[in-house]
Amino acid sequence: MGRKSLKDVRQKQILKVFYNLAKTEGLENTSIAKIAKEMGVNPSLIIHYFDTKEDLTYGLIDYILDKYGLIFAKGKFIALDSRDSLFRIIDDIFSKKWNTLFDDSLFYSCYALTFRDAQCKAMYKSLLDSLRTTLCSHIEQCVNDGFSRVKDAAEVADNIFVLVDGAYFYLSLVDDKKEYERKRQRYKQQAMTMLDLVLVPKVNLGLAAN
Amino acid sequence: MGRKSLKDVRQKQILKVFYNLAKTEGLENTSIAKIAKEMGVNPSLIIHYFDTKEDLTYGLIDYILDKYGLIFAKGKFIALDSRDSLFRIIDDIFSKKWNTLFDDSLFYSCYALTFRDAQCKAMYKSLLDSLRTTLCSHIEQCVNDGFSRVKDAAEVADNIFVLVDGAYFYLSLVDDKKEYERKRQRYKQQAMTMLDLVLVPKVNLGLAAN
Amino acid sequence: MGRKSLKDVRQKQILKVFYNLAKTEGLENTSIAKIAKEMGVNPSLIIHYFDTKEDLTYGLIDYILDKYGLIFAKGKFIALDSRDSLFRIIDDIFSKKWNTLFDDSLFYSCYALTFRDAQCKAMYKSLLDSLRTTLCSHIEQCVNDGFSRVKDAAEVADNIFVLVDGAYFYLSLVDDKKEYERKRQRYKQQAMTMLDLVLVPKVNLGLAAN
Amino acid sequence: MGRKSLKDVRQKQILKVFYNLAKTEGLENTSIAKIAKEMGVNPSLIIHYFDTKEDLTYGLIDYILDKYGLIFAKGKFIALDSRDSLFRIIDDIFSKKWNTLFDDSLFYSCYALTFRDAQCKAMYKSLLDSLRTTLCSHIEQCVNDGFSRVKDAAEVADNIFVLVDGAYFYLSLVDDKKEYERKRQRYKQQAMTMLDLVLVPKVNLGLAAN
DNA sequence: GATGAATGAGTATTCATTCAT
DNA sequence: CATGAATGAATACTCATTCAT
Repeated sequence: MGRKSLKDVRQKQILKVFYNLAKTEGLENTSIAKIAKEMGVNPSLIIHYFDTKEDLTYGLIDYILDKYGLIFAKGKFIALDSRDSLFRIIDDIFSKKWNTLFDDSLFYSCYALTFRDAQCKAMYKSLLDSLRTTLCSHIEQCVNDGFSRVKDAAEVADNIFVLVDGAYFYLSLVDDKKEYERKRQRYKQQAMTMLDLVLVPKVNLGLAAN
Repeated sequence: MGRKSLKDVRQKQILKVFYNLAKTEGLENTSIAKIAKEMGVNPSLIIHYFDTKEDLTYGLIDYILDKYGLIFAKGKFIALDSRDSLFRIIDDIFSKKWNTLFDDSLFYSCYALTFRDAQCKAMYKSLLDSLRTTLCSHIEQCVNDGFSRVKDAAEVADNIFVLVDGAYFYLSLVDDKKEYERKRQRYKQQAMTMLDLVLVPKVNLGLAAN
Repeated sequence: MGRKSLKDVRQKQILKVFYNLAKTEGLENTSIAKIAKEMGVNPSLIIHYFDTKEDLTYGLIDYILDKYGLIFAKGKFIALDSRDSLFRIIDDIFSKKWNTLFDDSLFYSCYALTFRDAQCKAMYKSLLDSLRTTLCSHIEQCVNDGFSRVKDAAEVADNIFVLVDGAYFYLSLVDDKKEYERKRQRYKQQAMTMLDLVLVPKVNLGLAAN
Repeated sequence: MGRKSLKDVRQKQILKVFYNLAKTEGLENTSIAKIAKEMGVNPSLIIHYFDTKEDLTYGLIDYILDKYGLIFAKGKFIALDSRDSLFRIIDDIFSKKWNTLFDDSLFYSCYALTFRDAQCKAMYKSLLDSLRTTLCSHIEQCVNDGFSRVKDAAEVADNIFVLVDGAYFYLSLVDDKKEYERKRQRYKQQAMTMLDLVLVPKVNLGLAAN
């Protein structure tokens, strides 16, 4: 009874536009009116779907963190053994793809919000923790399968993400492409070292090579 | 160099108020009007000293980065040998003091600006590079003095700051005090390990103990 | 005469919620959306039952004036002789009950509308006239029964309501409870005097005593 | 130092426009934007002079109550003896002039606010009390001069204003000019009666005749 | 009978800024 | 040096209302 709800669909549409605008113009410069204009729609419609600007922002954070979490997307590791999965993960994390898939600018803008917004903080913490635990279980699997000699998988996972976060924090400032590339490779190599992998002669997929 | 003009004094006053307001209310919520009100002064006066809001923001970034750079403040290491200086640095970097001295919230808010503002980016890059090179020369001194076996001082300095940045990025989200403390200590320990110090029996000042 | 349609029931529900909201938040601050929210219902539904906001407001005025008119509610005077009826009326008019039964705030808010809305004005005029004529006939009955020596009943009725309206207009502003009570009693006494009652020894119900 | 303040002048200008708009369109329908448009000025300028809409409304109430209080304007009674002054007052109160000088519609609209706004209530109470006490002292003067036999001047003053308020409350609803006029005269006559004046043969100014 | 989509005009208020004094 | 006048565009959000389902 009543009209069919478009809520889910519309909300995603709105968030997508919000995301794209904020990516280019900055989070703070992206107003409800601008989103509406971009959509060719009335501003009140956006309020209709997200009661307040705050809600809209939470929606965006969800949207961003979802993207961020895609490194461990299901189905990615089908048909890969535990070692190749780990290769793949390290590969993805340090690839340019990941860096363009989601937007660093927005990621840090929202991150800055965590200092004043408990809910936002919780969302970020939750994601970062989840990334660590997922990586941890991948490492543990490798240890079980005899591919890695790591003793404290949790600690290594944590260290790797500290490395990743610290690395990108600095890399984002590097304009020189060669310097960027050199550093990226170095950080990636450090991550590999941390995994303390056993060299078993095996045809690998070459994933960790680039 | 003569006495400071009123302009310099006033500008610093304004930046200080700007900084304090932005710290508690957020960078985006801190307007010229609010700063003026807090100072009991007319908004036009602020524009009088900083032609535009943009200039004011650059001023703030300077102000923030200056604070950030205080880890290597001159005079800090007088009467310390190279090893104790290094201890002191690691100590300071991983101390709570540093974390309260300057404000993480603002630091990241401005960092987010770097993605859209080249000048801002350059300022950040310059600071981060300077931190690395300064640490690097401290390490080199230690190597020269036989306190450290580090081979590539520059790389180690870089690694340490990657660790620091990555560590605080995550720690800022940790509310649990014990967890925070445990992690902080671990990251600090890792930094120490990276320095590959030679154990020379010597009365140290206990600085690195806490 | 047959069962009430859902329309009537729904309309009354809506008006009741409207009334209650407007009582606490003010007539101007009470929107269709707020009423709907309070009812847990869709705003369109309210427009479905009252075509426009204007109609809804007329409905509210009806609702309010109905309450106001309850002083002369049928059945109230059953088993009372004409004098006791009059006592009862004066009693009720100057009682706190009446003042809490319906809401002065809303009454005046809507009254203010009368200056720009002819229909609204007509509704108020009609009520106030009806109150006067009803009181008038009660007085006439008293005169006929020898309880009152009033000559021009209509004029006295008018005077009494002028007194009532003027009295409450001022009393509404009085916060001090004692002052309020004292004045209320005095105004009531004046109304009694206006009725020029004949003192016939008779057991009265004490209604006019408080 | 600084620019000459126009605050007082501008505020009055704004209030005048506010008053005139509200008179014709209703208090609730008069927005800051409309006032600004009418003045050919930017809405923010109005906020510049009155920080909030609330302040603006308080300003309006002041403006209205000031007008209302003009019945006892200084200088009005120069060269009049106490009895003629009293005549003059009664005359003015019940004249059409007074009723057109200030606007009943707005007066009641703001009065309705008193129920939800303590400050507004206080302002109204203060005015009404002041009217009563001023009339009271006029009456006392008459008593001292032998023109009136009134015993409790304060009570009479109160009664007269209750009569005035109640009268106009009802008269505002009366469209028929003749009925209006007849009632007005009657109420005025009642007020005169309340003053219990001594008939001293004296050339009066004929003020109380119309 | 009721919901939800959508609109368009409206609200008060804030913003950075310019200019006159 | 500093104030205050004034602007114009922008902000998030609310409003009553229409229409499709």
